Amino acid sequence: MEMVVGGEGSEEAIFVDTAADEFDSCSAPLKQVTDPVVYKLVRARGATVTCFECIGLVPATDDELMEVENLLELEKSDLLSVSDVVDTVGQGLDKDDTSEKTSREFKGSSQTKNAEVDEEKLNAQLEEALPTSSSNPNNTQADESRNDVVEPNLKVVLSKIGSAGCKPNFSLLKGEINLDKLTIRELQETFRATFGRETSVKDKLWLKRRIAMGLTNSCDVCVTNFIINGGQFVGKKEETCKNLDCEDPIAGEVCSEGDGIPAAGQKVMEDTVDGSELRNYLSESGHGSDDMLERRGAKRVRKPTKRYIEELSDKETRECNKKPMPSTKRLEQHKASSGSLVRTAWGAHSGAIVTRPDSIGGSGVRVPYVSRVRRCRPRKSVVALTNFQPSEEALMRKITECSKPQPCSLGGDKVVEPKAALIEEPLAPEEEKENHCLTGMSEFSQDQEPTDKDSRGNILLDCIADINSDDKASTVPTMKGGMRRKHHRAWTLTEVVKLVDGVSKFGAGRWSEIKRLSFSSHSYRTSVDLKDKWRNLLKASFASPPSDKGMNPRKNAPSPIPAPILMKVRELAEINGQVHRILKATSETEDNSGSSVNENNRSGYL
DNA sequence: CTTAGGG
DNA sequence: CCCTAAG
Repeated sequence: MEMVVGGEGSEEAIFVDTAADEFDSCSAPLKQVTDPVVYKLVRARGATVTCFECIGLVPATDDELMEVENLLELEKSDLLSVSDVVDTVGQGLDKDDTSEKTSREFKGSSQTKNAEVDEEKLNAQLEEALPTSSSNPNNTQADESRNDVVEPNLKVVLSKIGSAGCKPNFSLLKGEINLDKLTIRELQETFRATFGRETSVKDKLWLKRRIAMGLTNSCDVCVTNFIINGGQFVGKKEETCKNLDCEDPIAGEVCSEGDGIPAAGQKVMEDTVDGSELRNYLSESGHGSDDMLERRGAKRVRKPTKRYIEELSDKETRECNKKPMPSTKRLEQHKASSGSLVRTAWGAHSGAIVTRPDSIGGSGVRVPYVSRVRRCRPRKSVVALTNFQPSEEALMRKITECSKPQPCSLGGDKVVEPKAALIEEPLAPEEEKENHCLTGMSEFSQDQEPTDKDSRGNILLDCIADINSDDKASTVPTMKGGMRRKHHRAWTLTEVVKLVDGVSKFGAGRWSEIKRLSFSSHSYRTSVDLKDKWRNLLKASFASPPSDKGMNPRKNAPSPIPAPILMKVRELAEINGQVHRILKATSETEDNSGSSVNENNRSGYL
C-alpha cells in the first residue's frame, strides 16, 4: 500500500517532468479536455506501469500485491509507511503551496532519497512506455485515448503540483477549478464524502489530490493496486475495505491473458468494469468533478472480503463463461484460495513470471501468480481433490536422492509425473526378494549398513517406491473424508531382515533409531511401521510354529518369512523380554513351554 | 516427536 | 496400516 502512495508520489512528479519535457516540445493537438479525474487515472496507470515494469512483477492478489509492493519498496529503497507517506505528501504539498516548489522539488521534498536515480530510471521507462503505446499499431482505441488524455493532463498536473508549476500556461480544468475554489473545510467535507472518513489534513492541495484520486479510482491512493501484464496495465485492484467501488469488486482480479500483447490487455481493460469506468470518464471528461464526487461518494461501499470477492468472481465466471465450476472448486474455495490458483501455484516456482488462469471477469484471464498460495504444502485433503500430484517436490527430492535413475525394469504403467517420467517399478517386493533374499538368508547378519549393491538397489527401489507412494498412494481420499495411506507396501524379506537386525542391534523399542540407521534408505516405513512389523513378527514367530508337520492348515503359508528369521525374532524377543506380551497377545494358544527349550527345538527343526 | 498398544 | 494416548 504505502508503496503505491510513495511510488505515485515520486513517480507522479517524475512523470510530470518527463512528460512535460516531452510533450511540451511536441505537444501538439492536445485535447483541451483537461479533466483532472481522467488525468489521475491515466497518471496512476502510467506510473504504476513503469513501476512494475521495473521489477517485472505483476500483482494479482492481495497478498501478491503486498509482495510486489514490498519488492518495489526494496527496489526503490524507500520505505514509507502509509501514514508516513501521507504525511510526507501532505507536507510536500504544503511546501508547494507556500513556497511554490516545482514539481521536481516537490518530488524531492517528499521522496528525497531516490529522487535522482528513480527519475532517470523512470524517465527512460516512461519514454519507452509512452511512445510504445502510441506507436504500436495494435493499439486499441482505449490506448490511444489514454495517450491523448495523458498529455493535457500532465500539464494540468504541472500546474497543480506547483502553483507556479513549470508549465503554468495550461488552463485548469473545470473540476480542478471547482476543487480549487473550495475552502479547506469544504475540501475536508468532500474528502469525508469521498472516503467516508474524516480528515484533519488542512492542506488544500493534498485534499484535492486525494479527492480527485478517490474519485478517479474510488479508492484510497494508498490502497490502489494495479495489475500489469507484460508491462501493460490491464486492471487495478482495490485493496481497502472502505473504498472499493461496488461496481467492480472483481476488477482487481482482472488481468490480461495475452502476455505482453497490448491489445489483449486493452481488451480486458475494456471488458472489466474498470475499463468501462475509464471509458466513462473519458467520455465524461469535462464533467465537473463535484458531481462526480457526490455520485461516487454515495456509491462507495465497503469492500467485500477476499473470499467474497472470489465467490463473486466465480459467479461472474459462471455467468459469463457459462462454464460450470469444477467440482473441486468448492473445496478450494474452502481453502480460501481458488483452485486454479492452487494448481498453478506449483508451476509458478519455476518461472520468472507465471500466470495463473483465473476466472475473473469471465474472460479466462491469466493472472500473474506471485506467491499467494501455498503457504504450506497442500495437505491431504486438498491433494486428491485438486487432482494435483503432490509429488513434485517429493519426486524431485527422490530423483536427486537416487544417485542414478538406473534402467530398472520399468514395466509399470503408472506414469505419474510427465516431467520426470518415472515409472513405477512393477514388483518391488518380488524383485527385492529375488535380489536380497539370498543375501539376507546367507549372511543373515548382514551388517548394519546395507552392502554396497544392497544399498544401491534399495535406494533405487526406494526412490521408485517413494515416488510411487508419494505420488499416487501417498494419500488416498476416502469417501467419508478420511484419507488413508498408500497401498499396503508389503514388507520385503530384506526389510524384515533389516528390521530384525536393527532390533538385534539397538533393541526392540528403539524404532526411531532402527529406522534411522537401518532403514535410512527406506523413506517409507516409519518407526511406527517398524514397530508394527516387529509386533507382527513376534506374533508370527511365536504363534506359527513352523515346526511340526501337521501344523500347517493353511497351505499357502502366510508366513513367507524364513524360519531363521523367525527364530531370530524369537531370540530377540526373549532378550527384550517381549515374550510375555507376545504370548499374551497371541492368545495363549502357543506352547507356553520354556521358550528356550522350544526355541532350541524349533531351531533344530528349522 | 517417539512409543506402545488397540483397532 | 491407522489412530491415539501417553511420555
